[in-house]
Amino acid sequence: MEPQQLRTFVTVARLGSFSEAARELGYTQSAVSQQIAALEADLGTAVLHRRPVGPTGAGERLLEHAGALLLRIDAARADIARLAGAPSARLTVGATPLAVGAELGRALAEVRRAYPVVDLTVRVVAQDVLPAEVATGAVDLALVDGPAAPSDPLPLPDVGPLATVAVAEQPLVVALPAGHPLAGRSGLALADLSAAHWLDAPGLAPTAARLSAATGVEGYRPAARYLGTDVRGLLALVAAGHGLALLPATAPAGVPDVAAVPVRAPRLVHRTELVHGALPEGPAALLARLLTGE
Amino acid sequence: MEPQQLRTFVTVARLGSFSEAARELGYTQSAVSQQIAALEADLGTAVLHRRPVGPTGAGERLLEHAGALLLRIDAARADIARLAGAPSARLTVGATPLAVGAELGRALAEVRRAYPVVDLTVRVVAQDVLPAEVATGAVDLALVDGPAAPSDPLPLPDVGPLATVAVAEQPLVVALPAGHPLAGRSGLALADLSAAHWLDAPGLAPTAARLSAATGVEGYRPAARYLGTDVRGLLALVAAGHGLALLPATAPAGVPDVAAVPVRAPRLVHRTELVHGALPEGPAALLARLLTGE
DNA sequence: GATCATTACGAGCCGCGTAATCATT
DNA sequence: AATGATTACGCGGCTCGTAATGATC
Repeated sequence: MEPQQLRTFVTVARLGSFSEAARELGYTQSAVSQQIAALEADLGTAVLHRRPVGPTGAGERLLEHAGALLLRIDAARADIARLAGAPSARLTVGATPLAVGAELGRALAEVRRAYPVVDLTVRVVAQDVLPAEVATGAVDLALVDGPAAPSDPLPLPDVGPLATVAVAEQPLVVALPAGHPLAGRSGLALADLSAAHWLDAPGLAPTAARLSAATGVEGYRPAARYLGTDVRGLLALVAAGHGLALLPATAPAGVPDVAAVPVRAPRLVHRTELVHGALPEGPAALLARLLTGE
Repeated sequence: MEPQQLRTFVTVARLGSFSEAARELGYTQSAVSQQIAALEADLGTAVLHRRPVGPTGAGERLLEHAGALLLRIDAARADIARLAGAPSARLTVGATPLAVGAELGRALAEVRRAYPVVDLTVRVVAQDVLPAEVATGAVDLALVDGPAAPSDPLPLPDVGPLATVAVAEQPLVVALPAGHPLAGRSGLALADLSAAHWLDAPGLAPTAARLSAATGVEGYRPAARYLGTDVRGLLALVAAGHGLALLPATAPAGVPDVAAVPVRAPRLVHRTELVHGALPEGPAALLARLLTGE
């Protein structure tokens, strides 16, 4: 089970074709066919069926393992490179849309003051891939957020030895249209809203599935899905009555036609964590210190 | 970065010797030396220093990745083999010491009734390695337990696509000597005991570190460590006043000289989860159904 | 019959073992 | 001096590409 074979396997599975995988990987058809044959001989089972080309049952399973494995290999490479390489004058910060706020802005300004020539990039992506981005070195550090029990760490995928530090916790609120019967409340229990329509915005806040896991309450089936990463768009849908959204208190603050009611039960907060690997002294380490308060 | 190189690397690091690693792996010294050289050339850094032989900084880091990587490779192999192989008449159940109880006994009796000739083994090991045992097929399924917020999943290491189902939740109690001032209480808050002496029993209940993470409260520094896996031994130490222990309610029930007071705050329960991979029809699948109540 | 996967075969490379060399205690 | 890691070198096997074959739509 060589990494190269796995890489070829996932490519074939993704593209559904030996030939196209060969093209993408710079092999001949023949080489791809032989790699898959060797992999199957090694495992003693077919992992792909042909015509049409697709993963078998065992192949589906192998895909999950292979993805994690290849990611981890990249992560290990990046980790070592970080330790051995010269301190770079590049700083790439990963963050979820909701994690980009005033604190990060201020901290980055300070970094700029200390390292005037640093090549600064902020990369906004969804929560679930951020740990992988940190592990593989695509970003130096990342701000990840999501709902969690107070003082509970966020459940992040395990892609390597990463440090996570809490940097902020703010109340979690339900965003609802201004005219909603509950809009005037000073607080509410999520259980009261089990029959409500929810907007699922996987690019912004954790998906309903993860929320259910965090709260232990079933039944947050979303009425609609919002695939953007802009909070204002989501809040416009909320205002229009398409459904409710669970957000950190700062997100809907001051938006017209949207009311925000703190969640009282279950006890949840919106937590922001800093995720990073080894940080050699430089702008990245400074930013980490600034964000965590030394 | 071939898996073989990593396996050789971790062996050398563990044994602190190229020659001994060669003996253990069935290579010559030379081959081991060349594999390490190739690995270091690939990574562009030394991962071992020689005389004495030991991991460098980058090597330490690589060790963490390599361990997870090799484990996952074994897990993938075992996973595939399970799917492809013939249904076995062997059933190996993994469990933590505290998870072996009446329910498991009854369920196993029923399995025996349905499969009279099954080769049945119960393997009791510490929590933290159980998921790996399941992933690599050392056990077919496992009962893992530990403290958690109500309805919260246990934080288990991610070693592959494993299914986890809650099978039981019981109150968490503080075990304290009968004469202890708090022994008569009907409930207490852990915060009240922050200054107490704790017994850390990593083989039985999660370590203090994990408990701190679960509760968000710092300062559960253990006064003593108990390395056995027998609850009665631990409770004897509690009775003798060496410290307190956090256990599920059933563990200290009826033990003389030990009082058990339920934990009221933070809201924690002792949760037992069934962990398993793909379960082809057979005794393992039956046991899983019995434990989860269909 | 065209597309695409498999098989046959030869060439090059890689990784191992043997054996000699070098370094450290 | 002896133990143990590295280097030199040749052999065997593995994997690739080319090319022919086979299968499926």
